[in-house]
Amino acid sequence: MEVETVAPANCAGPMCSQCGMGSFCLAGGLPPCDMQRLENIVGGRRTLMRGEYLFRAGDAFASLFAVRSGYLKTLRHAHGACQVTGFPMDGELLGLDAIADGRHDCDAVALDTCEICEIPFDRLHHLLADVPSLMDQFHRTLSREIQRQQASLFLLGNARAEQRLALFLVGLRARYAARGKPSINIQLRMSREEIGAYLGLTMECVCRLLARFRKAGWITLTGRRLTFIDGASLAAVAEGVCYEALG
Amino acid sequence: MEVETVAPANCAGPMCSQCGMGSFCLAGGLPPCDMQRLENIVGGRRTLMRGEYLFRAGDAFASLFAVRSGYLKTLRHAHGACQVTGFPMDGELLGLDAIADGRHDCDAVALDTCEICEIPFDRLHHLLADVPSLMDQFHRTLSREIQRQQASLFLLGNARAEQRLALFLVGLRARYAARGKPSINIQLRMSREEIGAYLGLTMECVCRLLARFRKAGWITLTGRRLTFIDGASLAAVAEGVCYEALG
DNA sequence: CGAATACTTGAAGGATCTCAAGCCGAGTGG
DNA sequence: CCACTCGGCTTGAGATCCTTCAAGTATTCG
Repeated sequence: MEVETVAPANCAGPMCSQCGMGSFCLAGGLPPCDMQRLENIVGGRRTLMRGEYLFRAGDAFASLFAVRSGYLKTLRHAHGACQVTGFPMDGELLGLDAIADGRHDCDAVALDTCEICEIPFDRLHHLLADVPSLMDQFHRTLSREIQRQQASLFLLGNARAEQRLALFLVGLRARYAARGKPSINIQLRMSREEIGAYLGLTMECVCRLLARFRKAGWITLTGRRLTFIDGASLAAVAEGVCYEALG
Repeated sequence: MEVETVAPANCAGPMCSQCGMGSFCLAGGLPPCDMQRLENIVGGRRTLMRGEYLFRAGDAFASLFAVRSGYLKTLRHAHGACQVTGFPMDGELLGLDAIADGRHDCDAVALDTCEICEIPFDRLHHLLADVPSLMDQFHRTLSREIQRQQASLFLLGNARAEQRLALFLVGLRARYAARGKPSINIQLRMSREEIGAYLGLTMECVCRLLARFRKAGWITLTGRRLTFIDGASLAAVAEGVCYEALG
């Protein structure tokens, strides 16, 4: 296990500039000249197979990781339980929580085959002082991560189970759409149990609610193949309108 | 309302260097020369009275704010509900979530008289590129904020009510202790309702649990005067040991 | 002192969890 | 090709935790 395949090589030229992740990743909004400088420091590309760890809580922190393709989950363990903190996908940056004290404090696991760009933090760090546009983008990324987690806090603190699940589905769809992927029909990469661990619910509860959404005719779901039928009703539940109110 | 008292003036000399918040605030770990440069850009000091807003969700973002003294709460509204996301105190930085899109997305309200240092972000931003030690500290601060919220995510997603409250109390005590304040005996600044809104519980539930902790002889609490008697038992519950197991 | 607000406690109900059993689909070996 | 197995998924029934609603007490503030 823990195979570490470095991609065809660090073929400096066609990387960030051709990645297409632009607006999501660190490269977002950079003028070409700055983009070039970022490309120069990006380390090897790594391929992870389903189930492999990108890093584990406690590992020394040396690099940030950008997801180029594929799907992962991040987990936090404590007191015998485990909280899924996110399902990173294309263009998202992992490891931001490790900057503070030089150790990762969550696990990152591939849910599927992933291509990951490694960004050595010491190099990035030097570059930030030189490239204002990159520093801006880096700060926006950190700030956005804080926002994202505040939204999750709200979800776990205030929403009932059906609202949590609706928010999850609506959010997932939005993330696919924002990347220009087909978003009506989605292949879920995570198990019901992982969804539950993300939403603070049991697997059984997730199942029952999915069944409910299915019976209401809002989605179809066979195995992990999800199709959105009535996005409006789902969005209404996500906004807090009670299920019964929609018939 | 919204009185904005600028302190005696921006008496450049004795600010960050004499603040005592050093290790918590942005000034933490800076060599004296860099500290001086930070001091130069820190804007006025502002005094907030209990109930006043430092900023509200939707306000344009121009400055970060450092708490010099006093206690606040930060709130996030959505879908008719409200989630307390934190209770900032001395040395903590507010507004980090607003960097991404130039607007605050939570409210910050004083729970008590507060002294706040305003740090204009554009100035800070320029300084970061010049002062590596400051940039480091800034990134650590952002990263730590992410960590803090991940801990809250865990709490809301996995802990039972009694564990949540125990974690809250233990954490509060630790924050006082870390600042060298007396931590056995604490004057709470927040209502039971606010504690509930932070922990994802109702006020009634918080009351009942506090009564339980009191009856178990772990704390005393009259009004908002809290005293820790048996920190070990409380810590055990915070770690997930069930209440009954402790007698 | 009176009013308003914060807090406390009880009882009943509901949402979610736990435990348990059965189902389905994918992969395997005969 | 079929039977088998295994993990993931589904559904049911009962228990539990927490909420809701309600009443009452303490505290603060004018």
